[in-house]
Amino acid sequence: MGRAKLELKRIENNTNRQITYSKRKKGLIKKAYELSTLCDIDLALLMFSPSDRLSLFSGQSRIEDVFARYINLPDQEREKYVYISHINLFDLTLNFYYLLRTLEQLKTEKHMALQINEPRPEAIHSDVKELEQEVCRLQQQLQISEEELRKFEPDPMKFTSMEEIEACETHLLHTLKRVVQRREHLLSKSCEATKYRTMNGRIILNDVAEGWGPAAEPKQSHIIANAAHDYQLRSC
Amino acid sequence: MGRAKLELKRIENNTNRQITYSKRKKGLIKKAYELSTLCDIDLALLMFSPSDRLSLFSGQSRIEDVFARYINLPDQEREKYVYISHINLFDLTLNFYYLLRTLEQLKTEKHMALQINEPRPEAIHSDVKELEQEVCRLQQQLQISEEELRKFEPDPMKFTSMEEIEACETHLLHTLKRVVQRREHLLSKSCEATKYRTMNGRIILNDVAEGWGPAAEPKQSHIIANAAHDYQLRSC
DNA sequence: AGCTATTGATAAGG
DNA sequence: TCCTTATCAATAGCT
Repeated sequence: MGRAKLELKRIENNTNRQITYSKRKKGLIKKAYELSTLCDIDLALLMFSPSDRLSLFSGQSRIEDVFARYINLPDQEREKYVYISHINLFDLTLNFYYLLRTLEQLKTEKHMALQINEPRPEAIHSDVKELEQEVCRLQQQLQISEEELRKFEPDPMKFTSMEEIEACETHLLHTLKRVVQRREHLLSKSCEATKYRTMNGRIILNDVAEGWGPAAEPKQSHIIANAAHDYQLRSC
Repeated sequence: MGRAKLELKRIENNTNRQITYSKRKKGLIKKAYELSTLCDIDLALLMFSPSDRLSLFSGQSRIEDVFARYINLPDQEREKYVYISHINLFDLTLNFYYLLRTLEQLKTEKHMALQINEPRPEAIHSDVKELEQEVCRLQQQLQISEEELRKFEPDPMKFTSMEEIEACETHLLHTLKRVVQRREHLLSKSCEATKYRTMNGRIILNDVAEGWGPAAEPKQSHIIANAAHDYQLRSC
């Protein structure tokens, strides 16, 4: 939306990123509010701005309750639905090791193949060529991959559908179960922090955002979002 | 949006509510993903469907913590790491899986070649032909899978000599090792960063509890990480 | 699940 | 920051 299509990557210009954040944060909160209202669901949304300020929205239930609900899910249930973004440090590290081992192995095999070929130069000449071809191809593939890895293409998210990405995510998730444990550990910590705050009896409310949405809702909608102001004025 | 304006209240019809939930949930997750990616922010989104199923999205995560630690570094240094830590986790992961598959396949080819070569030197000639055919076939398969997996990638490089290939292999290994080290570095930093944030978070939360209004928003250092990966989302 | 008519969101520019 | 507007995106109602 907008005058021009925006590339799906980090906006490098600080000002533009901040502006986009403000706008989209407002839009996202609005959408979240609408979804929670229309469909009568528990919803929690947390955002940390580029300048490290927190914005959060929760519909129907308080955000603490949504978290609690999440935390109280059986572990298996949670694992089933939760996809986390930070799994990939582990993921990538493990895979890099795997890749390195594989490469070393192939190197060894290549040398073995060449040694075998030496004693019988003529008969195996074509075979050598064959093996060399293989090696060439292998190296070519590796080179290509290296290019990809080094390149850090400005347009890495060329995927056109969420489904594609989700499928890959699923694949990743199945591969690394350790990470899930780590994640849960971190999440439980997060929950503790939330509880702590709640116990202080102070819900953090932005005076502007407080009036966001139906103020008379039996269940509360808490928003901390500076940008919600103008939207509210225009739409309500 | 849509044929008609929808009233902002709970949709009473169960079917419509479920449909709307599915559609809007997808849209909301997409928006959340875009926001976290474009603005390089940490973001979490939790939803419980009308049928109590959980959907969760989190963009940028632990990696943000890592990034936060680099905020104190000189800008140039920081940019370097930032660039590495976001955007491309997904890209890297995808490529790794592809690469792994390719490697396994080539490894198998090589073993086949060796087994064929060792037993009967005299029969090698015909075997080699078979092998070459097999290799061609596999190569085609590789290219096909490559196309499927990496539609977004540039054309492969071509080699003309073994020396080039050897150099590339060395280079590749070097690069990979370097990346692994980087990953590990980030990983360890991430752990530290998590601890750091936990402490910092408590202090900040206290401050918030004491205060009121926008100025009391928790100030945390979160930045992003990759989208790709992080573009984690889960739909039920 | 698809398909449009509509409304909504928003990137640029002031 | 706030407003306007040209454009692109999301989606409500149907099939």
